[in-house]
Amino acid sequence: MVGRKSLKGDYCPSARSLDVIGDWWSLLIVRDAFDGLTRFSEFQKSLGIAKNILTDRLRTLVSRGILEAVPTGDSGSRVEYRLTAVGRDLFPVMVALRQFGERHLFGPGEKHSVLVDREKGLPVHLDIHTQDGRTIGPDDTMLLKIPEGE
Amino acid sequence: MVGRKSLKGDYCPSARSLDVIGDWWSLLIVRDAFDGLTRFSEFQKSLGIAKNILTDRLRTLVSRGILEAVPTGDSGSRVEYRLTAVGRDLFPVMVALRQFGERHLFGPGEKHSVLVDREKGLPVHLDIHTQDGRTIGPDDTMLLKIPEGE
DNA sequence: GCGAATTGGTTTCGTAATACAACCAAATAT
DNA sequence: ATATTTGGTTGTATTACGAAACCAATTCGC
Repeated sequence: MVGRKSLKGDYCPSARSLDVIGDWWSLLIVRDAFDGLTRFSEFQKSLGIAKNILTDRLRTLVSRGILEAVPTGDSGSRVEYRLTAVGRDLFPVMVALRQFGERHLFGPGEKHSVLVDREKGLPVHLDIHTQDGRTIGPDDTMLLKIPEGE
Repeated sequence: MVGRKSLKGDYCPSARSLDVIGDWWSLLIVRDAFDGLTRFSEFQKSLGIAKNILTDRLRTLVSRGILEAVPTGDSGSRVEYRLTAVGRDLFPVMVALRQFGERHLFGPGEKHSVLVDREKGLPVHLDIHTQDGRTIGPDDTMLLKIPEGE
């Protein structure tokens, strides 16, 4: 292996995103971060991830600007891992994954957690629409590629 | 290694989704499928993926119900890989990834492809909102967990 | 203040996942 | 009929990952 292929130079924004958060653990860590976890041990306990791998992923996510390592108050030597503004912009990705899972990956009677509006307690919705408000699906869209020679 | 951890039993829908499409190549294949690619060689050329890995991923995606292998007309022995209805439900995930990439992973002057409304040619939007139409962000939501003992 | 436990890792080692290249049979093109 | 493309399979090498042991610094219990 010459190393996992990098998509940094791809013209497709989805590909670049996958380059940043497309590995097995990163998005799960981000999910837990959205869920309020901040400490090394919390992530480790929640995910059951090997500690060396967690160390690596946290560092990578920090270096990519998704998380930041904030020195924690008591003595300053321990850190809390918090989502940056950039990291919080992954929210739609998390919601989209959740929505897909809810629809297709649970049995009829099977329970799952639900993301709700904090104010009213009602489930949150996601949709894709045009600028004039029409909700659209994959068949209603097309990809405008960047001309090759540029 | 005892094998990569499975999230099938996780109560969190996002985790289950990652279990299905969370590996390095699967979502890229799905992206290409949304982009209209159907043949083994097309995926292979587009992604630069090793052929044995592609074989494995296509099979897995078919077994998971994301793609279907449709015998192609000419002789029936070759197949085309097409998104199923379930696979097409990954559209919001792709759009969310795209949106994140566009915002954070491109330099100021750097060009990227754009997903547009086929009818009007205008960029599509994604947002997350409550049932009564208010657009909300991560801080406005909470996770309703399933009670442990059930 | 002292010992014990917790936190946040690092190191070592074995295994699984992945890449790369060579090969191949069937289908298709010329 | 021959050449090329398609859609793989089968090695082999390398890398990523998981498990467990270990460790220094902090925090907790008393």
